[in-house]
Amino acid sequence: MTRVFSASGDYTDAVLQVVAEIPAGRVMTYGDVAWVFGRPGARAVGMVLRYHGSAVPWWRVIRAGGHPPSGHEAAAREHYEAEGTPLLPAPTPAGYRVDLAKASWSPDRA
DNA sequence: GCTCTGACTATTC
DNA sequence: CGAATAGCCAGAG
Repeated sequence: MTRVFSASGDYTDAVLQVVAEIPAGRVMTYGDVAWVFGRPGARAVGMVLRYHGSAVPWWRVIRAGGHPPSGHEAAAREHYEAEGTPLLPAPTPAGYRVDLAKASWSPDRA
């Protein structure tokens, strides 16, 4: 594995690695990212992105219901529209939600 | 080395 | 459907 990410632990490296491998137009839920490297730490994944998200496409990592990270919904939407990520209208505060039925991605299918 | 916090998830009221 | 509660893991102080 190419440890191009300097992190405090292997967990951070794993998270950044998976997130960085997500192609444009595709998204993964925090649970899915954690599930990939066998560490069900959905919350920990978010923390890694909060501290090291500056180096990875954090907007491709969303919550289970297809909702973008709290406080970053507007910024995420700009990226989704720019990358052509399938979005769906939803009665959420952001007014939208990611179409997990089409945008759901897995490192196995690549 | 212990404690608090947090970009989460699932369940229940 | 929306708000509240509990459980979970890892990083920072």
